[in-house]
Amino acid sequence: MTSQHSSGQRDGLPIRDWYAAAERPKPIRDRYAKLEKLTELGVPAYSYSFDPTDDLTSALGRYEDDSEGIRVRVAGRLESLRDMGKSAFAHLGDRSGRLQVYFRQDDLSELDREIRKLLDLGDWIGVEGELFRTRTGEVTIRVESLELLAKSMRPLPLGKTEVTDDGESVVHSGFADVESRYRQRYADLAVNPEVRAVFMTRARIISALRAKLDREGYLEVETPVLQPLYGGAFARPFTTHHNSLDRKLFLRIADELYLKRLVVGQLDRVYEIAKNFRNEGIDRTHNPEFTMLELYRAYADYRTMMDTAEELVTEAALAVSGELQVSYDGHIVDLARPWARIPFFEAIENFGGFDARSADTDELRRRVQGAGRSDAAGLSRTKLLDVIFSEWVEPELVNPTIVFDYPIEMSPLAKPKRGDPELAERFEVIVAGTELVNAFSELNDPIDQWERFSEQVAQRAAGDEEAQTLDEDYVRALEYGLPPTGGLGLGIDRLVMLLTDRSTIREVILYPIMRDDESD
RNA sequence: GACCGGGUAGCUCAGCUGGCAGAGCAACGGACUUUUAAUCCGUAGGUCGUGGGUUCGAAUCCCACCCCGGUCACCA
Repeated sequence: MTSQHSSGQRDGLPIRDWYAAAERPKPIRDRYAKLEKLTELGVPAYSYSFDPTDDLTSALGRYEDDSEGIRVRVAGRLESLRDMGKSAFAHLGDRSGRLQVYFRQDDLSELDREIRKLLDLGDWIGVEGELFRTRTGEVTIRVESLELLAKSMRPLPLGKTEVTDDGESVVHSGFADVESRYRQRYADLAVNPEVRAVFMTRARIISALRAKLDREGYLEVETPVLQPLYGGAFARPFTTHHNSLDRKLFLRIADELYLKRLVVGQLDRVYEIAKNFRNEGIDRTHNPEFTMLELYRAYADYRTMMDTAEELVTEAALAVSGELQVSYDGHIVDLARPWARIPFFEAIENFGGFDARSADTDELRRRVQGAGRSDAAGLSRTKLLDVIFSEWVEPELVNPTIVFDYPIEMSPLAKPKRGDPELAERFEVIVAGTELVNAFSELNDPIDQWERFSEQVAQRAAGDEEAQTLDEDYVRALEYGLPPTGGLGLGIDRLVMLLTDRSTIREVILYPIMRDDESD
């Protein structure tokens, strides 16, 4: 949408004429006419402040039966209006909920009557009056004074809310178009209370995790988003450029390497809740920018991290609903501890029915090809195992399952397993078919780390764009000495999806990425 | 990236065997001082995603493109 807006103009018109122009939808022209009328009356359409005594839900809660005369002063957005001439009922809405207000002509000043007639759905108003219960039983404010806080110049796509006999709210002809909802999230939030609820839950989850980690003595830190080298995960990065340094920079794909440097520096328990950026495809479980919790704890290994993972997720679930049984995508997921724990190769044996560890690469390839993957010929043993795991095992795991002891080639930042150096002390938590947590005993041997980085560099040279780069400064940090450390990454967006029963990541990200809107 | 579905009034949608572009809600005018999907009477509202083509005539058929969703592929 490109508009001409030089020197106070909009589409070549003085801005006031723009609102009144015939091309505007009628509701916008009407609202502008009301705005002018308000101005004539000397009523400011955009006020500066208001002091409510309560939010709408707590105002409602102050009413007790037979308790007439409770006076409240509240503010909110006009969500419905039933005008009966000399009186009118309306609902105000805010973050907490909605509350009915009753305008009675005889209760209002002459000016307030005029203002009331000029109200539109979507306007922000403040009212003051006493609570009472209507004939039909709804607690309502009898408005005695009215203040316009902000005029709405554009009709919100408000539906009509029907409250059925069993107390359910049904919205008729609401705002459902997915594309418009994401592009105009403000309208989505304004009109769909269940969308607001998702993001309030998201905030509760994050603060529960933060509170838990703070209690456990973890220090919250911030590490760079702009990095000269990227690392800590397998992914392609976004690149950018710093002008005055004249230097290429990457947006982080993970904060892992920076956090572990802090443990070297004796900040022995650290965490960060951070946006990561990965230059990859977009689908139901992937947004190019997403939020991840990473934490590192000195003297711990992956066994401790398994407990930590269980604690964090159950803590978050309890903060949301007080329950550990959550319904997700049509089935019940039981988050109660302890979670099932199963070694990686045993999981493949259980669900795939063969011993992948002793199978040679050709056999793995045959099996992957047999499952209809045409690209199997070009895949390395590591990638084949990855495919086998995600095709045969992940979809089967509904309740949280700790899958541990991954092949070491898949885990260049994890310590070799004690007594079995072909495996790494690494685990993932799979819930409802998707990966939620990734954790390991952190590799702290600088010599081993250098060799693992070197292998990654070789793979990169062989064409693997997602292989990691050799971060010499990180190895130097390890040379100073990283204590034995357990680390864990938890995908916040996916956790929110799980706990709010949303099947796409876009429903839990306020502003998911969209293509340019060139459809008009 | 491939295939499928979708884009029509401010919102939710119908119209798609080519023949004057429709409904409900919202809006506007009127009636109604305890309504609640308020009700009743009346009015107005559209580059049918964009561009091209076929046709006497295209929302409808054909081609290209844009955007959204789904499935698959890619990707932790």
